[in-house]
Amino acid sequence: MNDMVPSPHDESQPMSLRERKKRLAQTTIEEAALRLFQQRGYEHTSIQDIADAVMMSPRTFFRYFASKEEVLFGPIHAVQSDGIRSLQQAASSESPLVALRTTFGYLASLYQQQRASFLIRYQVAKQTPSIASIYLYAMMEAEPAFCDALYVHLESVTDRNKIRFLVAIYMTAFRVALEEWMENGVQGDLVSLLGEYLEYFSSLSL
Amino acid sequence: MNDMVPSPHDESQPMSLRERKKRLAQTTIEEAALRLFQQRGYEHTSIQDIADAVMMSPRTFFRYFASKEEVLFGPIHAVQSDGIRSLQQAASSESPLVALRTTFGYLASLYQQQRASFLIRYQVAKQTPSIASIYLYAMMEAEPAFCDALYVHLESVTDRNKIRFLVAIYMTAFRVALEEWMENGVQGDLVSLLGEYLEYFSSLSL
DNA sequence: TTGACCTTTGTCATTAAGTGACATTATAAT
DNA sequence: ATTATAATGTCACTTAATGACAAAGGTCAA
Repeated sequence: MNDMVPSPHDESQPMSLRERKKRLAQTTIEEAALRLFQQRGYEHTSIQDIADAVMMSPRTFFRYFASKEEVLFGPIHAVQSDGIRSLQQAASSESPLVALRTTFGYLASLYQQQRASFLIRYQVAKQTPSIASIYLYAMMEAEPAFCDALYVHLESVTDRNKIRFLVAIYMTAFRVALEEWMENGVQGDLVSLLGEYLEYFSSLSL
Repeated sequence: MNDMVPSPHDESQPMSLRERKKRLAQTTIEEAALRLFQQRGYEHTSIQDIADAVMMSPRTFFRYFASKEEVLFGPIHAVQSDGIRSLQQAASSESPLVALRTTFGYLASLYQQQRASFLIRYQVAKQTPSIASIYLYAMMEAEPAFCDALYVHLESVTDRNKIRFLVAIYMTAFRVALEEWMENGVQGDLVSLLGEYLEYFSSLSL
C-alpha cells in the first residue's frame, strides 16, 4: 500500500509571468488581510482597508476573492476538497471504516502541515461571532460529499442513514480533536489526539 | 419526578396594548417574510420587499429583527436557549448521560410542537447556500453552554474533554435524526428516531 | 521591435444590509 | 387634558458585493 494521499495541488507547470503575478497578488492580499484581521479584528477591517494596504482598488480585491470570508476560509475549503478526493479514492478499495480512518488521518496531516496558518484563522474566527458559523460550516461542509463517497458500498436506505451517522460521528470526533489542538496552540500530534478520541468513543455507552 | 420541562416562555402577564401591538407586528413581519422566502427565495427577498409587504419602513423592520437571518432562525435560537436551561436544571440532579437524554428528548418535543414552522425554515435554509452555514450553527451553538452545564459534575481537564466529546456526539445524533425527520416532511416520531440512532450508536465500533 | 490580441486593473455606478440621529406620532399615566 | 415614554418614519451614512466599460499591461507572431 503506497501513500494513498493525492498531492493537494498540482504544482508542476513553469508558470508564466502573468500566473506568477496573479499568485503574488493573491498571497499578498491574503497576508495583508490576515495581519489586519489580527490587529483590528475581522469586522473592523473593511475591504477598503485591505485594498489600501496592498495598494489595489477594492474592485480588484473581489477579482481574487469572492468575499471577505473567502480570504479567511479559503484554505479550509481547499482542505475539505482534498478530503473528499481522498475519501473517494479510499472508498473504492476499502471498507467505509478503513476509508474514513485513512482520510481523517490524511486531513489531520494537512492541518499539521499548515498549523500556523490555520491557528491564525481559528483565532480570528473565534473572536468574531458573526464568523463562527461560517467556520463551523467550513469544517463540516464536506459531510454530504463524504456520505456520497461511501454510498458506493451499501445502498439500502437504512444503510445510507447509518453511513450518514457514521460520517457525522467521525467528523465530530475530528472537530473536537481539532478544537482541543487549536486551543492548545497547535502543539502536540493531532493524529494521535484524534486516535485517543476514537478510542474513548469505543468505551462509551449512551 | 415531575415534568422537568421548563415552560418555554412565561406567558402570564395581561399584556398592554403596546405589548400586543408589538407581538402582532413581530408575527406579521415573520409570516410575511417566510411567505416571501418560500415564494421568491431568501436571497431574492430584500428587507424592502418585506417592509413593503407589511407596510412598514425598512428601519422599523430592524427594530423587530436584528437581521434578515434573525427572522428565519429566531425560533431555533429560542429552542437552543430552552435546551440550555433544561440541561442546567437536569444536570443539577442527574448524571450527565441522563441529563443529556432528558434534554434532547425535551428538545425533540419542542421541534415536534412547531414542526410546520421548523420545516419551512429548514427548507428555505436548504435551498440557500449562503444560509446553510447559519442554520448548522444555530443548531450547534448551544454546545459550549451544554458543556458548561455538565462541568458541574466532573472537573479534571481530561474529564472536561470527555464531556465535550459526549455532548458533541449527542448533538450529532440529534442533528442527524432531525435532518432525516425533516427530509421526510416531519412525519413520524422524532423522539423515537433519535432513540434509534442512539441505540445504533451503541453497536458501533470504530 | 512593432503591432495585434488577450488579460488584468481601475473607475464609476448600483443594489442591498445595517446603523445612528432626530423629528413625529401613538400610548400610558397623572 | 397634559405630560412622559415608547414606537415609527425620514434621512444620511458605511460597507459588501457586482456589472459595465475604458485604460494599462503581458504575450506572441511576423
